[in-house]
Amino acid sequence: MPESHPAPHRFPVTVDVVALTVRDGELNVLLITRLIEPFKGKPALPGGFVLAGEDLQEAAVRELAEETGVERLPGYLEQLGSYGPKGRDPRGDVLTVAHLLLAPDFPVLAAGSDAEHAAWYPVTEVPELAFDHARILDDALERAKSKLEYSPLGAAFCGEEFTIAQLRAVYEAVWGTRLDPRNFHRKATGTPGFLEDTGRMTTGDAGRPAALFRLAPESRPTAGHPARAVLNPPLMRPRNGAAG
Amino acid sequence: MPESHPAPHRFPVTVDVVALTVRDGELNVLLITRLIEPFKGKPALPGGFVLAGEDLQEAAVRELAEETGVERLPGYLEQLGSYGPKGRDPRGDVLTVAHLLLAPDFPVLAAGSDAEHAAWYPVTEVPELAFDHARILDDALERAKSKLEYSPLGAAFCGEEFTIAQLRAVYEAVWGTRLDPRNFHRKATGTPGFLEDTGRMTTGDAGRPAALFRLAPESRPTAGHPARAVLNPPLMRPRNGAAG
DNA sequence: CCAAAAGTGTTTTTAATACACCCATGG
DNA sequence: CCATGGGTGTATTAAAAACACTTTTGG
Repeated sequence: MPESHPAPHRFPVTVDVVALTVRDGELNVLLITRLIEPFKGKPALPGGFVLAGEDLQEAAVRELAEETGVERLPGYLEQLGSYGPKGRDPRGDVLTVAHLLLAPDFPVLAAGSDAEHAAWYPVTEVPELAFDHARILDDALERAKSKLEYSPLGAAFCGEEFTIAQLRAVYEAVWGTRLDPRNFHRKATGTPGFLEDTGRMTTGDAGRPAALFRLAPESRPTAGHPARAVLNPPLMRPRNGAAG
Repeated sequence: MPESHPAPHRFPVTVDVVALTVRDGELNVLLITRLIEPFKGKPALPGGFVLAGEDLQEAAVRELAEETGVERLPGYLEQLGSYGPKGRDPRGDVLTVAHLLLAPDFPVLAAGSDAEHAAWYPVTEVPELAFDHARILDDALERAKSKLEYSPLGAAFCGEEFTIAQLRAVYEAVWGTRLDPRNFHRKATGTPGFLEDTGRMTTGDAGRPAALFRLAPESRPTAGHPARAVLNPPLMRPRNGAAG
């Protein structure tokens, strides 16, 4: 930190959120349609300016709540990285701090209230985005993929309680691969500190009922400690080619 | 990004750099001593305000150059994360974007020019730091450790050419463990896309001369693509306890 | 009774670890 | 010729991948 005797330059700062969920076996991202210039009418990541006195994460939660109509945000939120400030907003230099939300499928306000209209898009069918949001989304997807390997955060896509098959569907959707149900079952239930059996079972579905699990206490992210437990050995994602 | 009709609040933004190197088998961090308030006389991470028209990485490189007297920065620089803006600077809300530099041991300007006095400190002997820099340093160390597992960036601590033993010393210093020289040698040389034999050998040291390697082209970080290649399978760091 | 999905056991293959041993130099 | 570190080969152990099979529900 500096001595710079002249007053330092001050930047407008925004937060943007890449909210991901799994619906129908596909990874989806939450996008809004911009109601004003610049990029009016274009889809973009939800977000907005950080207010005086606000912290970054606070601002991210507030903006997401405003733009989806959801007050109590589900899932797991972490910082992704900062972009700019140079040349990413036609209005001038704006620094943005991107965030990543991994959440169970939650309903967004169908028609826009005062805010912009938000909706889920499969990540394979994302239209052209405003600002540098395409790049931010790319970075977020890569981050999400590696998060699943080394942390218990795959469960952030599920509700409180879930079956191993539901959890596996998350991994398959995020990684875009198929996983052997039997090996995945063993790996997930056999990793110490990952899952906890609720004792309860599903009912009503086709086939044999499945046991319901929840995240083990030591794997639940708590305020201050983003994602505490580490999956070791990792739940390896199948790699296609060689390194490089 | 927002519609907010009132003008958005503007924040001073700083960059801070956690510059790490390995000297005498120990991981070291570069610290400056503050010449002005706040925290005058206290050690801190090098950094300073982002100027109008500057990008984050540009600002980080400039500040580091100013405070160390080194114009052409060696090593690998990446963004670590953003902190604040609330309550981390007594002068008011300042957002800081922390960066991580992994570099070969380079000499810093001994006595302060106009700038603050910079010096290397073993990470095991870091004094109390200004601002929230202790937390930033902790995050940087954790990031550096995991970087070494999954990316070829261990070599960023070495010069252009290095021996396997030098590379191993880096891993041992960063991870704080001992590694079997023979298994490490096989793993490092056997990982496709990691190292490239220069054909040249060391000479003058005790013992048998060692082959000199450099990073393979596909593993060298390029502008825009921070760290391209992935080490797969990873160069595993020995874990002590179980997960959790 | 059949289909569908859950869950367990077993074999095969691969990679990590441990460690014996030889190689090439400086003193 | 011996100490020092570089480099290779090999046995042992652990884990990942592949897949046969049993269990428990709904129709």
